[in-house]
Amino acid sequence: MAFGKGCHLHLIDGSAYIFRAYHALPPLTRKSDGLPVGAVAGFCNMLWSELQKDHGADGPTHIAVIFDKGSHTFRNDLYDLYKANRDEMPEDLRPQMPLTREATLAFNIACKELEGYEADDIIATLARQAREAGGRVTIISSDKDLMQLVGGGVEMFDAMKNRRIGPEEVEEKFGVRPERVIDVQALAGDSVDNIPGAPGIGVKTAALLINEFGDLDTLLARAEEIKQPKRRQTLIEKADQIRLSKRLVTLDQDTPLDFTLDDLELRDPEPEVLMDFLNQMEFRALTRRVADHFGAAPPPAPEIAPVSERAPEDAPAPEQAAFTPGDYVTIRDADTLERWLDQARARGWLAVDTETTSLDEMQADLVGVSLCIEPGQAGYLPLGHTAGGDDLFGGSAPQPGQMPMAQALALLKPVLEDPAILKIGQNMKYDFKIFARHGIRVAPIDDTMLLSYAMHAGLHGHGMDALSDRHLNHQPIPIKELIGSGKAQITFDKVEIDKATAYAAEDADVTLRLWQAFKPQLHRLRATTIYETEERPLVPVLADMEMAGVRVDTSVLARMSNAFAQKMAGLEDEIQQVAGQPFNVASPKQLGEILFETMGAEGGKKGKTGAWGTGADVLEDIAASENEQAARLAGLVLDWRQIAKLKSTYTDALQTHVNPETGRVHTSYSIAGANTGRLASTDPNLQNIPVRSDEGRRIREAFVAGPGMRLVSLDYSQIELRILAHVANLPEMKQAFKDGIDIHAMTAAEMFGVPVEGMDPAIRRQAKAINFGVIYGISGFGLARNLRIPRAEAQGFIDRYFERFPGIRRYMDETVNFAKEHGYVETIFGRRIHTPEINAKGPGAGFAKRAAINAPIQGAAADIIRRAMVRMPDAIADLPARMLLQVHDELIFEVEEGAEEALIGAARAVMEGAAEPAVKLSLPLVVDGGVGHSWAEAH
DNA sequence: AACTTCACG
DNA sequence: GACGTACGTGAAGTTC
Repeated sequence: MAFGKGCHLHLIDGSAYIFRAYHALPPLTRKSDGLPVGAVAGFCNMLWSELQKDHGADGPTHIAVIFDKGSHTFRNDLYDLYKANRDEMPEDLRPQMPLTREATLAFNIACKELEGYEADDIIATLARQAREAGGRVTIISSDKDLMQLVGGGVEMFDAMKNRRIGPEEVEEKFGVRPERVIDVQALAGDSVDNIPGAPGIGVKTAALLINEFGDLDTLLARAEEIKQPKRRQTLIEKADQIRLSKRLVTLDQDTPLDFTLDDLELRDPEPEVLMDFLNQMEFRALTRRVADHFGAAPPPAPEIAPVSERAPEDAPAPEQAAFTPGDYVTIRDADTLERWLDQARARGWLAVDTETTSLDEMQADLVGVSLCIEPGQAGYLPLGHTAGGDDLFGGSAPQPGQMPMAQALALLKPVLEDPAILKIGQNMKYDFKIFARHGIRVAPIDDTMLLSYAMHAGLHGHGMDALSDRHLNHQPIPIKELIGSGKAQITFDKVEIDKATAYAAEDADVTLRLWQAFKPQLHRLRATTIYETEERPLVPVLADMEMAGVRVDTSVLARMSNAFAQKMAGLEDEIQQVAGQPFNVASPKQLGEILFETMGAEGGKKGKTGAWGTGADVLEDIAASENEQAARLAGLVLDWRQIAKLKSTYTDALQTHVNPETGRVHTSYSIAGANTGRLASTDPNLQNIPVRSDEGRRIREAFVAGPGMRLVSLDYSQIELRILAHVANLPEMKQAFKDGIDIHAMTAAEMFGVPVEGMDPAIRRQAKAINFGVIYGISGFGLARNLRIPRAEAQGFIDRYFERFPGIRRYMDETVNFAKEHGYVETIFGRRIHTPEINAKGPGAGFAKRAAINAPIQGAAADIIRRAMVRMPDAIADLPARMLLQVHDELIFEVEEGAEEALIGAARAVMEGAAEPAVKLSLPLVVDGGVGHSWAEAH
């Protein structure tokens, strides 16, 4: 078919994709000979899913993958420093480049490159030709250098983010229409490609100038009219450099191609050729998928040496059988269930999953259990399915063909508690709690979510759907298909058993397959220790804490809510009066308009959505400003906001979270939520109960001990700074911690040469801000904003700090370099946190850098408290006490009156010694404690 | 569902 | 030498 109107050309930016795949994926080698093939694997997976994608009527009629060729292009002739600061290609990526060409051809897709031109130029030329022929173009890439091509039937698609990039998205990024993108790039330059641009001018300023003057030529011609003297001078003096930059960023739409659009027509792959190539690469899962697709038998796998002769890195990927929902069975009687359980006994493992009526494990009723022992062989045991229609009494009849719950649980119990049978689940804490409420303590367990977290924290989420899609290339039935969503959502017990079987059995099947894929990878990614000491054993510990819950006195909360409501009403009246009009005080949009437009407050800034920012820091500035009316309004709104927050998020909401059966609040901790190893608390979040303000702190008075009990709070003192002193080897700081000296005062003394005794509190406060700033990957800007001092002064503090504590600099540099080289950072306990954005260009790199600096410190603190929590139940087993809550560096216990000191002694010992024996810290960990009837007293 | 704001360590 | 800037979370309310 000749390319013309109605045709749709897909152009894949091959080189860019390979780099991203290389950095995003863990290193993978071919089993038989160790050839690095990770980027090739990512590339093939991408091509295959691209070809499988259902575009409807909008699919490609023509397709090509475009590569860079050689490193010398016409741009180097224009400017010899072009891309001069590019790093060498990584050692293990180099041999993969030719393989990706081979891969493209194996998929029967045109593969094009041209000496002396970049892939971008070829793409530009083809896009122009296609456009002129009346066709449409999708460029599969997220490279901003290609954005100049967007428009007139050409758009881009970011395959990683699954996001289409049209003229609006381009304008969002560059601030100008696609036609003017090159003008902005010419001015802003590009540090990654080493394009000089105009010094001191970034994208924002460039867009401003271009929008004002129309285009670059006009701007340069009329540069004298620019008001800002510095900018004007730059544009006049650097005009040549800017023109050169424009030539460098402008893509060549007339590259001499030795082929035409017609040659790029979409063709089906030749099954044998493709499978042969994939098989040679030893991509077994993908080979199998492709074979399934063509209904062909996969070629025999190449010979692989037996396990004993292989290096541990070369563990084989598990054999991947197709998903066959038809094979799932519904378990309706005791004999069938027994046969499944016998299989589990024979195997020594069993994947389990529970289906219930709610996401809240404390309220959920068990509806069914799914089991899986072999990939593809899964069963569903329905126990609590009811017929759709409710009867007069609100109950409903059970659906037929279900075993009695008690009988089924009696059969399951010995297997679920059998120490010789491993129970495998995804997010097992959930199922553990469901079974625990039926008198079954599931053990031992393995958890695919936690396996993924231990190996791949920072790379992606660890929910089952994401893992299945990533590792099995399989999309499980969405729960919404069964229970709907929104108001019409039904509970799982109302789902028809046949449908429930297809869904639930699949979940167990997916879990088992994930487990088989993950388990052998665990040790080669050096994640076994973390998984075995900090993730797996934490499941029952957290489950018990969550089930214990914490007593909350709702009458205290209700009183506070009432008082807050009155105060808010009064403030609202006053606010409307000052504003001179009624408006919604809770609307930042309306408030911003009144403050900055009606009242003319100064110093307002609009966010990316065009709304005025009205955060607390902005309002505080206005409240202290000369504009009396605005100052008064801002002050009132600050007061109102504080109370509104306390009321809606805490005093109101907490009351609704009290469980009617237990009279207590049961939070849920996510173990794999935070990348650094921290826990997160949800429904409700009990890790952000107010404490910093006096008014807020009173909410903690509502968290109380049961009758005859006390609350005990134990928290690590300055744990992150201690870890920093240890890992960055800061002798002065270590000594101060050993001597028990006030660390912030010591810092101030070191930096400003004043004695610790009689320290000015203001100076100490500044030193404290710097100490915290360091942990966050300090910057002059950030510190200046935090302390509200000029930026130069803040930078001076930082310079002096680095001078006094040279280990800090070293730590920061080494950590960032490590992240760049490996794609992850590590805590002293071996927890790996991936930093996929660390080598990205643009502002993301700054974020990634600071995150990389912070992660080993925050992560090590998280490791330490996890280790303490895992040991705690045994350490306090003989005491009438239990652990209730964790707040990052604090543990809260409930203990019988009289046993407080015994508990504090035992728990403190566990916490202070939690790093050992894995790590011997070069300074002590110190734990402070408190006791009281309420959390307010204990803290 | 995205954005803004604000509570915690 | 310029980018844009403190790290990690979850929840509530408004707006689209």
